Amino acid sequence: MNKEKNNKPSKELPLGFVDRKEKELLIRDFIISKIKEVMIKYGFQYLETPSFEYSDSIGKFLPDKERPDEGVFSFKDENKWLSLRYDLTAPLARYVAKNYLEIPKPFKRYQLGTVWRNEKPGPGRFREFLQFDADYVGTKSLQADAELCVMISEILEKCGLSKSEYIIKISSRKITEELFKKLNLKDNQQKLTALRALDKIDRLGWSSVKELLGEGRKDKSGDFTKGANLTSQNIEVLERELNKKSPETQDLLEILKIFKDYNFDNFEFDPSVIRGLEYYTGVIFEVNLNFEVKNNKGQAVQFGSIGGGGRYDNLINNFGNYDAPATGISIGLDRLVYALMQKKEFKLKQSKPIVICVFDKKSMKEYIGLQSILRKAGISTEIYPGENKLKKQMEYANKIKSPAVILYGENEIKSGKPTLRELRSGKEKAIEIKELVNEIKKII
RNA sequence: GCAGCAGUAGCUCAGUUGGUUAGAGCACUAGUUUGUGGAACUAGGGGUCGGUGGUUCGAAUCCACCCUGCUGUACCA
Repeated sequence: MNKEKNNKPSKELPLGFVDRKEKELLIRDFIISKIKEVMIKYGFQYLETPSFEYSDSIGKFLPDKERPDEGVFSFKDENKWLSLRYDLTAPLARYVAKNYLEIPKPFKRYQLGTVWRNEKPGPGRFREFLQFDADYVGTKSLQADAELCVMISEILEKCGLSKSEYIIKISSRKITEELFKKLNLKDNQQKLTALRALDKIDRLGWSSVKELLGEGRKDKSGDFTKGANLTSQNIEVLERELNKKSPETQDLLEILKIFKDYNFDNFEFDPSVIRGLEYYTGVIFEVNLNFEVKNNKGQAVQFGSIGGGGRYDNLINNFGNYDAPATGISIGLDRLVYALMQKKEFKLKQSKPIVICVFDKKSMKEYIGLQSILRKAGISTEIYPGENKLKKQMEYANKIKSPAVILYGENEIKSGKPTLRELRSGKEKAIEIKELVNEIKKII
């Protein structure tokens, strides 16, 4: 505010962008370490692609408007549009097409990376976030799809979730595909609207979804959404068919069998799982958390899934004639962290530094001596940055949650025994330098 | 994008039917005789009351438009 008047730069962040603090980052690092561990065990290759791609390489539609399709951040560079990637699947497809002759087939890769979406943010949902993707390219075998599900649940459990706290929901695009054929729906737009409506069963329930399949629906705020305009008979058929409790399509029957061989049972067949993306062609899955997530005001909030994926046998073909059926999964890491932070107490070693107080600049040599002894022992240590009163130095140590300060003033230097003051209890005692490391290890 | 609600210090808010130099708590800074934090006490900094225009002798308070945030909804290739 008043930017022009006082001419100061804004300290506000752009909508949907956030500063991430240490606690969150440590949990994220922990999750990433688990992911890598599991990925190596499952034999996936690690890949990184750039943040920017040519807009036409990562979108199905070429940007022919003033700006490339809404939803991405783009700019024009020497007459070519560049976009920040909005997911990791599109860059993978581009990568496979570009390196088709060299890569092994099938090609298994995993990737961690920031993606950007120019959309409205929500709780735990930002415009810049970290995604984890694992994909199998070049095989139609449903064993690949099954393994992705098994693998993702292993990761979640390694992150501390129990079986009852998450579930993999599974379905297939073939179900709706066959249904639409049966109902003789031809209009692509109508089919798409219907799919999107069906995708909301979880959140809105059947009665609202039926409105969306028909003429439309008015939401709580009074806003009206146009529907797919299906006939009421067709809506009835959809509801009946999609309420079936057991799968009938070939692919699902097969993957269920594979799950059994894996001894994997933390999944649930749910024909209402649709997933918005158009490019899916077969089995689809979604990772859902079974506990309530709250926003920073403590209100429970619609959180949705933390990730999902499925089979996309035609996507890579967009780049040319490649025989590259594929299946993949992606997890929104920041969303997972957001949820996990509420659910779990993480005992993360934050190892805040021991602070060596500065009494007199002239004794800097002694301070540095102590500091290097401690650092050599692997103990996080710092000499108080500055020359303030002791009181200020103590306040500083307290603020950064240092476990202890070392007082090494005139008296201590004379006796050769620094005073170690533990900050939690306030206890302090004089300690021989050679005992210092051991004493400190007791309290951190 | 659409809809509902909201916008007063860094944070959480109070501010009576429009009336003089706009308040509190927390946080922050300095101090309480200077080698000691998390408690207490004292003092202090910080807001043109989201913006612009209007009504009025007078507006944080009323009106219009805009901006921003929250929630829902849509979109999310």
